[in-house]
Parts: sequence; structure tokens; C-alpha cells
Amino acid sequence: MTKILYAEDELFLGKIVKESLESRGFDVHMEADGGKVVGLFASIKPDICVLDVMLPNLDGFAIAAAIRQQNAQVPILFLTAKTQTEDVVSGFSKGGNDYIRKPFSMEELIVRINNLLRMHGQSTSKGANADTLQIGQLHYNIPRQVLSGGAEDRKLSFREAELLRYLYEHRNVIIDRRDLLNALWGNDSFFNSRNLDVYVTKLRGYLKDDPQLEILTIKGIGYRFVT
Amino acid sequence: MTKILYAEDELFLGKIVKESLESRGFDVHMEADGGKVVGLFASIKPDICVLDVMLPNLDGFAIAAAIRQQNAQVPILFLTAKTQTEDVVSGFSKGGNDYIRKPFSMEELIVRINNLLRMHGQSTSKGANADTLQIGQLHYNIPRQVLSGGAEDRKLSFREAELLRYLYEHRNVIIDRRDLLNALWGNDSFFNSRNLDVYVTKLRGYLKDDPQLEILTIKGIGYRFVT
DNA sequence: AAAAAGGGTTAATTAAAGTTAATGGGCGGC
DNA sequence: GCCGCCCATTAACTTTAATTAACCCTTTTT
Repeated sequence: MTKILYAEDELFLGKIVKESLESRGFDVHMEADGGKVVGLFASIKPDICVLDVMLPNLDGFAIAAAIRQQNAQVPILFLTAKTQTEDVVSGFSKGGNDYIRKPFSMEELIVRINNLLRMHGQSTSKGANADTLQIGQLHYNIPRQVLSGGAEDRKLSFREAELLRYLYEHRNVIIDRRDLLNALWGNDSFFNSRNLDVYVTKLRGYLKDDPQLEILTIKGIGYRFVT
Repeated sequence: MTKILYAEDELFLGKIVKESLESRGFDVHMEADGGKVVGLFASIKPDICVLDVMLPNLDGFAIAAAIRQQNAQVPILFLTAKTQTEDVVSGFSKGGNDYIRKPFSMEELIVRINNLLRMHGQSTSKGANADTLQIGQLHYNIPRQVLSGGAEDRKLSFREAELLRYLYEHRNVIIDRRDLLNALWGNDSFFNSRNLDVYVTKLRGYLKDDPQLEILTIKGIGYRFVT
């Protein structure tokens, strides 16, 4: 049974997430006090850590750094509030493998947990790198937000990176425009909608290096990222 | 073939949704009595569950909880009335993966179903090699919506693509006009009816490249797509 | 054969998305 | 503290797709 160490101080949310993960067969250990998380890590030896960034006594980034002292391998997933998303790069430098913005859907959380577990399993056996995605013939380094394999390496901005991630995780199915807006901006107002168009244009430009990759428009509904 | 367990007590709506999903190649098992859904789950072992929240005898959330006892993986999609959306959080805690508010469009529903299926790593495609269809001497790439083999490759719009797919899947039999309208637009009102005429004209233009292909009009009834 | 119904075709309209450029806030360097 | 840069956002304008409308043609009905 997969053990999850889950650090969360919003108890109401925490309870829901915990039960939800348990109903999927995970063994969840929740802790609200940041100061106690590192000790808990040592005693339960979880397979993966899910850390809220904002915690009393010791924040998620500091916890991650301390955990990395003990264990360089265990996957770490950060939960960040919208206002903290810009700090994500700093989170990666502390040894995080991925992050997800609050509010998130359970579906998203589970996908990322499973991704990390799968990648981590591979990396111990095959030496694959959990930090990069293979997108068509391009490579995308998640923590560094660098897209390579085309004419030249390209450093993506935060929004570009988020969009690419979302598209990749939902590749080859129709993506509802509103889901995309909610995932990236937290709401689907008119202005954000025009914003999304701008970023889709930018990404299309970047993805031109691999003619196989295509962001199809499904007018009135959303997009499909064909790989 | 992807099996869907569909729990719905509004029979009129249910019939439309069922037929519409079937027209996309899903194998739909519908049940109106909440008390019977869990038993049905055990016997048919569906690939995905679509549960109305408001059901007689046992509500959708309780059904989900019971299903999770048997199976921690199968994706569950809730249908909620707008007055019930506050309960959605509770729905997730019972093991749901996603929800959609009534009223919804068929497109929305299909998008979410395919999305969940894909996220759970199952094939959303019907049949072995469903990526491209051979239509007469033309080739049609479904995910990319590209029709090739004629004078030039043509990128189809979403509506054009959906119509072509429906015609292909029902080739050489008489297609009821109303079924076609329901499959593409979700209803068969007067305006959509004229809309269909427009798209039939467009497709006839595209299919001219292969003189074998013909969309016959069966006046007062519908069409037959002869290949 | 006239009338009506059902479609076909093309054009006009409306709505959605694409593109490019201007604006302005935040941040690091100095 | 000021400058300059990056990038997210807003804005203005263009393009494309979907819908609606108008008018025409063909088949069926009476």
C-alpha cells in the first residue's frame, strides 16, 4: 500500500483530501504542524510527500529541504496558494518534484501523485529522469521550465509553463476551455479568456519545432493537444 | 468497447443521453433505480460510471461510496442539479473524480468522459486502429481532423469532423435526420435542422474528390452515406 | 398542376478565437 | 531610489467558424 505523508493545516480541506485519497487505496498520514512533519517523515518513511507550502512553524519549502537531507529520492509535491505560485521555482530548488495550485480538483491531485510515483519507480529501475517530459520529439524540463529539442532551448515563463503542463496532461482529448481557465487563472472571466488566447498563440509558436504537435481549436468548447 | 454505467431517473433525458453516447460507440447500461446500481456495477464491470446525484432509494454519492469499496480505480462522474453543487465537495470525498452540472450539453459530457478515461490510462478509441479511417479512397485522421487523399489535405472544423464521423459510423444505412441532429447538436430544433443542411453541403463539397462517395438524401427521413 | 413541405445553396451575421502591439507592475541590479 | 527588463495583462484589430437568414429547387401531396 502506497504511503502518503500529507502536510496540511486547513483541516476541513485536509479531511476531504485525506478521505478521498484513502478511498483510492492510499495510506494517508496527515499532519497540520509544520514543525512535526520532518519527524513524521523519519518514522513512517512514506512513498511520496504532499506538502502545503503555507504551514505553521515550518513552511513546506523548508520541510522539503530537511527531507532531502535524509532522502534524495522520495517524490515531493507542493500545494501552493494562488499568490504563492511564483515561488514555485524556489520550491524546486529546495528539492520538490512537482507542485499543484490551490484550489485543485481531486482528479488533478491524483494524476500528479500517480505520475510522480510512476516516474520515481522508473527512475530507480531504468534511470529515467522524473523532471522531464517527452512531448513529441521535444523535451520539457519541469523544474527549470525549459523546452528543448527544437531549434534552440527556450525558457518558458510561468504562464507558458503552466499551460504546457496542462495541455500535456490532457493530451489527445478535448480540453474544456473553462477547465483550462480555472486551472490556470482560477476563474473563467472574459479577460482571462482573451489571455488564454494569447498564451495559446505563444505556445503554438514554440511547438512549431515539432510539426507533429498541434493545438487544435474546438470552437465553442476548447482545444485538443494532438501529439 | 467502452462500457458506461449510467444511473439516471429522468427517463426522457436518459434516453437521449444513452442514444447519444451509443452513437459515439459507447456501450451504455442505464439504471433508474438507485438501489440497483451497485449490483449492476458488480455484474457488468463498467469502464466508467456516470451517476446522477438525485436518485430514488440510494443517491449518487452513496452509490459511489459503495462502488469504491469494490473498486478504487474506476472513474466516477457525477451529474448534479445546480442546487446541489455545494455538495460536490462531499461527492469528491466519496471517491468521485469529476462532476458536471445539469443541464449539460452532450459535448460537455463526452469531453469529460473521454478525459476521465484517458486519465485512467484506458483506450478511449473504439476498435483496434481507430486513428485513421479509410473512407472510399480518402483517409481521415480523426484526432487531427484532417481529410486527405484528395486534391489536397483539408483540415475540418469540429462540426464538419463530427458529421463525417457520424456518417462514416453509420455508412450504407439510412440515418434518421433527428438522430443526426441529436448526436451533433443535442436536439432537433428547427434552426439546427437548417444548420445540418449547411454542413451536409460542405461535406459533399469535400467528398467530391472521390466520386464513389455520396451522401444520399432520403427526403422526409434523413440520409444514407454510400461508400 | 398548384401548393406545400423538405432540403440545398449561398450569403450575411454573430460569436469565438487569433494575432500583434501597447501598457504597466514587480523585481533585480546598481 | 532609480533604471531597465521581463512578463502578465489589456487592448485593438483580424480571422475563422458557427449560426441564421434568404432565396431557390425538387419532391410529394392533393
